[in-house]
Amino acid sequence: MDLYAQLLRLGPLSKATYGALVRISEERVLAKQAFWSEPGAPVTHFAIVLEGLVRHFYVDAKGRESVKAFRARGEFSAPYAELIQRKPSRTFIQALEPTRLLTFDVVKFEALAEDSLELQRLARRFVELHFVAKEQREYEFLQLTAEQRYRQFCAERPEHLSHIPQHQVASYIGITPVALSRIRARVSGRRTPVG
Amino acid sequence: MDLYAQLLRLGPLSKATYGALVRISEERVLAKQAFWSEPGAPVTHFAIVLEGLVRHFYVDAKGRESVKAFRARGEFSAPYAELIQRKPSRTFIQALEPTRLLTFDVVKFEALAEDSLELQRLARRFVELHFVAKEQREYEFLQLTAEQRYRQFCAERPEHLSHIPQHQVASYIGITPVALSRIRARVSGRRTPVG
DNA sequence: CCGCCGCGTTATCCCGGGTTAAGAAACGCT
DNA sequence: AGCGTTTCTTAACCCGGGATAACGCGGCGG
Repeated sequence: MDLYAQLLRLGPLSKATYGALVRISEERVLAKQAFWSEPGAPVTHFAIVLEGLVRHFYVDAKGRESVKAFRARGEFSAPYAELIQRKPSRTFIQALEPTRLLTFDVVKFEALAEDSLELQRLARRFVELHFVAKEQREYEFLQLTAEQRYRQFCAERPEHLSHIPQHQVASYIGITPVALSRIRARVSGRRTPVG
Repeated sequence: MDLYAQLLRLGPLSKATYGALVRISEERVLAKQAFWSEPGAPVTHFAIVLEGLVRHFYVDAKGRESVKAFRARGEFSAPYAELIQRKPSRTFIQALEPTRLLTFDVVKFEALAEDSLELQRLARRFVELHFVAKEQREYEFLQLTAEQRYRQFCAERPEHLSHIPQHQVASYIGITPVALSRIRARVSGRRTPVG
């Protein structure tokens, strides 16, 4: 996982600034099932997944989970909306596999970025892409059926299908495990359907 | 509508830079029902609503509309995701009332912002808040019923209720006009319910 | 003044998905 | 290996909301 190359795709970044970033980073290891964010906790760090897989989810008053995202190697992991709002976390982040994170202290990062044109540009580009992803998700909820959302998920993240329990996939696409099971039965029953 | 004060809420902004922004802006008037973005068109401008009301929506292959947002005085209006991706618009933006926009040429804005720390910071903060709003919407689709989403809409944007045709509200919360009508009948039938 | 059209409501019918429950298969732990 | 737990499936039942259609109302243009 070449972090430098990855950041460069967002915009120009000098080796010096990159070095400063690396210096404020810390590796953190999560056992399978371990949490690194829980509701109520202040958001002090964000992270890049170096290895493994995490899920981001809410739990409502009645104890129902809603999975917001799965994040694997090279992807961003944090209670991002809360970080932006400087509010305590409202989301759980849990490792689905043994995971290594590269974490960054938010305060240190902002101190670095404060007067850095290239880091502000990078950070801006970074949120922009996350905004686009959220809008894509809005689109899927507005215009696709549960079955279409499932097929989309399978198409886009095939590598996850084998690592994520099905009820969590169901939660991600906004239905119950039972409903997903029915959809799967339906889909596999149809031999090479039109879609 | 004090644009300067509004921008200041996002972060520091010198009068000089603000002046430069104003110089690249252009007012644009939309008649009721007029469009200022349509699918296929390149995204050359973004805008702030000075007066009036617009709606942002997609239309799918079968001609079904999905309303993404309503934007009134002081709010941002543009096919933002497409602008970020530098792709042609996929969304319609239509005036629901006679509307005045303050438009900004994207290329001119980026030229101004390119080397401006304060504009990069502002732009970053700006997307961040839009990201938070999208995540809120994701939350509503994941965890609220249609009725709860309707009540939420009523609570948050009461001023819009009288100006927006009901079928567009229905589309915004992700249901059909008929379903919204039923929900309204249900809701008004219950005298001061639990809440 | 009349006819049209867009909008909201209501009714009917149907389907997708929620809920609950029970059973089967896979996994982990001791 | 034995046991419990988690995961997935299937079935029965219910309900919210989609599709369609009929009706009423209000606005608007002729």
